[in-house]
Amino acid sequence: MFNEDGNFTSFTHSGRRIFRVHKCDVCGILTSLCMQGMTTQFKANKALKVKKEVGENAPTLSDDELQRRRTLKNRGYAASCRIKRVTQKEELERQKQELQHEVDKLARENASMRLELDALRAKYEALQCFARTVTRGPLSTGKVATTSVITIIKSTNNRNSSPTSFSAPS
Amino acid sequence: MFNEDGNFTSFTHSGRRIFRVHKCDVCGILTSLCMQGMTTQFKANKALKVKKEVGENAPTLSDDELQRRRTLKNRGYAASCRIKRVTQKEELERQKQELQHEVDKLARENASMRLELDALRAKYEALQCFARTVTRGPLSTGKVATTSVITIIKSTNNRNSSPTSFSAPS
DNA sequence: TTGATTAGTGAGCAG
DNA sequence: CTGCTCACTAATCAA
Repeated sequence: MFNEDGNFTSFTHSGRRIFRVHKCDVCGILTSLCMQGMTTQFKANKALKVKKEVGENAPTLSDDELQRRRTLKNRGYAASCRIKRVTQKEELERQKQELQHEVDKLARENASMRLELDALRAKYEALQCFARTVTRGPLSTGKVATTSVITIIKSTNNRNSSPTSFSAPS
Repeated sequence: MFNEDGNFTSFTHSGRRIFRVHKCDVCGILTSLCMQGMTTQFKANKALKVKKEVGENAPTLSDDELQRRRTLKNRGYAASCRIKRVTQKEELERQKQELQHEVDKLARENASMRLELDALRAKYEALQCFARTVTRGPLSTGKVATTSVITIIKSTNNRNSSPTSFSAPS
């Protein structure tokens, strides 16, 4: 279908309009109105061709022609503007989803680390308990050696010292 | 400034148009075109008034009047549509930022937990080392008691068993 | 029929 | 002057 300007074609697919092709009055070439989707190469070519034809043609154009040209360009600008809008919206949604995935991943990591931490804490406390019984029980030979080992442990563990630090048995 | 319809006013602030007020031909009341911002109460009132006046007035309206009414309504719909668009965009940006904050928070938690885990691991290994020396060294009285304590430790720690399980000394 | 959405249009701003 | 964006309109979709 062509409109009153006779240079626009609408393509439809299963009842929905997909895109439009424009046969430009200025440069004569067919272009999709989606200038956002053009390659930079194509944009440059088009600009070049416009400049050339302006140089060849009569320098004076009627006011009607100028107005028509402006209108046609505006039509393209409006289309670009709309495409930009939806593109930006899609980009926002993409970024949002990406962040959501990152949140999920971090949350999973977090949960598994918390489990690991709890397990290790339990393991540590049990071992601590065991160590206490062992050092309290026999206390026969190496009392001096025992205390020295405890000192080494404390230096490895400056931060986050638990309140239940086991002291050397009396 | 009034347009050709004579019932629109544009307010500007530092050169930018902020909003418009509409004196409705149908119901006669002034309304902001921003229907999204209206309270439900206000919307209902307006709808009511329209219905009432339609009932009071002559039932036949000229085609021009009908067309005009449709045009005015369309103007409002278009405004709502634009407002909805920017509102949705702002909402997307808000959600994006919220997710970003969540990512940051989780990442911080993650990092601190990783530190804690490493510290605890070191602490555990040192204690394990100590326990080994103690159990290997004296081994005088309670050999049976020692093994039984080790069994208890293992049952506390079913999952995530480290390869360096210390066995009872021979 | 009503409300929402789209493409095209002119006004007007910004660079 | 060019490109972009806004408000508006008619056409059309959808419920």
